[in-house]
Amino acid sequence: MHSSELLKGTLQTIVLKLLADYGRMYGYEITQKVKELSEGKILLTEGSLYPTLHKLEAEGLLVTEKVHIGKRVRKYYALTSVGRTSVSERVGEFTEFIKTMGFVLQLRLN
Amino acid sequence: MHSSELLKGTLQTIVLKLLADYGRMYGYEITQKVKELSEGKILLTEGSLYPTLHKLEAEGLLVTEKVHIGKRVRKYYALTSVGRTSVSERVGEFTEFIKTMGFVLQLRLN
DNA sequence: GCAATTACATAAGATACCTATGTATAATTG
DNA sequence: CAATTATACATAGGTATCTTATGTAATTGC
Repeated sequence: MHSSELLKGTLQTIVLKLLADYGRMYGYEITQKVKELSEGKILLTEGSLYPTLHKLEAEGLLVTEKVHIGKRVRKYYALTSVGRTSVSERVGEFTEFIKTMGFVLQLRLN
Repeated sequence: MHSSELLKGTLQTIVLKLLADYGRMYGYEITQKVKELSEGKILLTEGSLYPTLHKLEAEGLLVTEKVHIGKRVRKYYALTSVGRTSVSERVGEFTEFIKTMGFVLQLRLN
């Protein structure tokens, strides 16, 4: 399990990139996909994920679609065109950041 | 200039690693070294650096030594043995984190 | 039928930054 | 030589983002 402090500022990027890679997803599905891809090292909590989804939607990066599964309502999220544009920005920003950190910490990244 | 949000959780690691690599340093010197190594992309603010140094000292990872330069007092920080141990832990943790993020974001890190 | 899982949501608290402010000496430049 | 910039420390207050805790409810597996 990673120190959650490091995760700060990366959650939005993770969500946006997953939606770019896998198309529309719902909240719980995102937590499971992140857990799978990170081999259990990143466990998103509902208390951080749902507010983040709501925020990205309010900012116009995501749109929702409610789907009825039996008696339950599932909320799917998908990228808007604005959202699609910002994915590469965010991912690029993060890539630059770890490159810079590589210099500062003198890491051999391979 | 990097989004400061990404920096969160890395400041202690940066400070500890610099002290491991360059021996004793004082606060202002650390800001300049980080600026240099990051090619101006990471600019530490005093409001974050000094409290961080004080905290690491309080936790026993750093020790201080006051040096008089003319009429000014310069405060040098150096790693304790506990501090030295935690450097590799922190750096290892960060390295693991970016590896994991590489999987999640499907980055080609090279 | 009971527990675990799926699935959403939000309020309250912790943490780690940044901005702003304050003090003061030293160096540079016009 | 006066004014600006750089050096050098420090802290209070504000903000953002996360975690923990709590709540509700349907579905699945044993």
